[in-house]
Amino acid sequence: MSKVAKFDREEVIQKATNLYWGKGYHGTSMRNLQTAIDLRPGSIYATFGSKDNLFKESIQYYANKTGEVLENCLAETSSPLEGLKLFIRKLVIENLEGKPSCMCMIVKSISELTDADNKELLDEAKLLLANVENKFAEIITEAIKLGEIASDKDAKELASYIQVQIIGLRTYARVNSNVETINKFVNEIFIGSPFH
Amino acid sequence: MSKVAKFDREEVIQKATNLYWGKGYHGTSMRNLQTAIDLRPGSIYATFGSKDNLFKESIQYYANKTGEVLENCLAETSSPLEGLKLFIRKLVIENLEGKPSCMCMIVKSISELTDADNKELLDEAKLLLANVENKFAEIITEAIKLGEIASDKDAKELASYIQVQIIGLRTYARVNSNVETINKFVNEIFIGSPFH
DNA sequence: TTTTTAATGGAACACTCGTTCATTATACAA
DNA sequence: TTGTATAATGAACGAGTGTTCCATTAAAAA
Repeated sequence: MSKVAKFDREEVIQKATNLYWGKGYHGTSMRNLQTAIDLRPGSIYATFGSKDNLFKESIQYYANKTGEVLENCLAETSSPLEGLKLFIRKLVIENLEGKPSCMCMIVKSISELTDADNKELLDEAKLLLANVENKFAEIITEAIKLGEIASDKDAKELASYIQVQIIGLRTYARVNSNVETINKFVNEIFIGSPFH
Repeated sequence: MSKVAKFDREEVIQKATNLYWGKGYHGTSMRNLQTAIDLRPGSIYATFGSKDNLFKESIQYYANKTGEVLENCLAETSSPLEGLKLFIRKLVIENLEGKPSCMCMIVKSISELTDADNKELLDEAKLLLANVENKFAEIITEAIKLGEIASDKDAKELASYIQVQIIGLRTYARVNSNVETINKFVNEIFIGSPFH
């Protein structure tokens, strides 16, 4: 038999994800990636096929990792609502610094990509964001069952409301990353508007 | 004397703005622009200097036009609050289709550009967004004076809250452009959360 | 130890990028 | 009508793009 790849596939995807997340799809060149992940074109193309496919795997990796964070938050408390609140706090506050961007990579991609030029990648990003929203809806449905949220509320509507708030806050954080302001808005998500 | 420029400068900037707005800074090439505005490189560079400067003039043009829309909304009613509501409805609902993007060009730019690669353009975009927020704060201050909003509210905080909502909604609209959903969220901006 | 097979390195490709510049066209002043 | 100043043209430049190719390398199987 033959030689086996000496690099760690996940580690490579992780580094690619960090680059794409920070610089965007168009802002990241294959040479940027080659340097960041320390692989020559031959290896990258043998493993991932194309810039587009590497981006696709990266954004999927990002979505998986974010999903894991959400699962961990839910596991930390027995309350779905508290788990969800914890998740939002983690996303919005803890991502303010240190990460490639305080914005969500999926949202950045949906903002940057177009149907005309990158339909497949855009559709993938939209799908991943819809998955998150569905997960939110499940959690909220559970919270309604447990009486944590009034039973006349619509889980799907609240889920999309949460999405709007997270998207808005994480994007706004790029301009004003004042922790007190952001924290205040996070707290108000659940005590304001459609929840009461 | 000499030959005089035969193209309309504003018309050219308008076309450039539409292209940049839709495809983003990195997604728009000078060749794209040359075709869209029907000018050869020589003329473009003689008039605007560089891709970066044309982008800068474009985003400023976009901000000016948006400012005019806001002024018109305020002029339509004697109530600052109603004027502001009208503006948000216009931005979020009427931009759902037909425009280069349902998203705000300034927000798209802040999302796409980085300090490392395009600091000057990013700073310009941040400044323009801050200007909008200041204008919101002025309007809300006026609304408080007129008793349209409770006098214990902080105008600056409400202004940034409005920003978060508009950013969130216009971005979310790229994934779910259902008019009823969006419209519901727009209405809830003022009846929910920090306003009550 | 030899054979086999795939991973690796990195030069090179065709193309596109932002930009420049010598040339040509045009409108006005003299 | 001619001279002059400036706008418009478009070929061309060097650098950078995503990608291909293949000789070389290395490790597992025979």
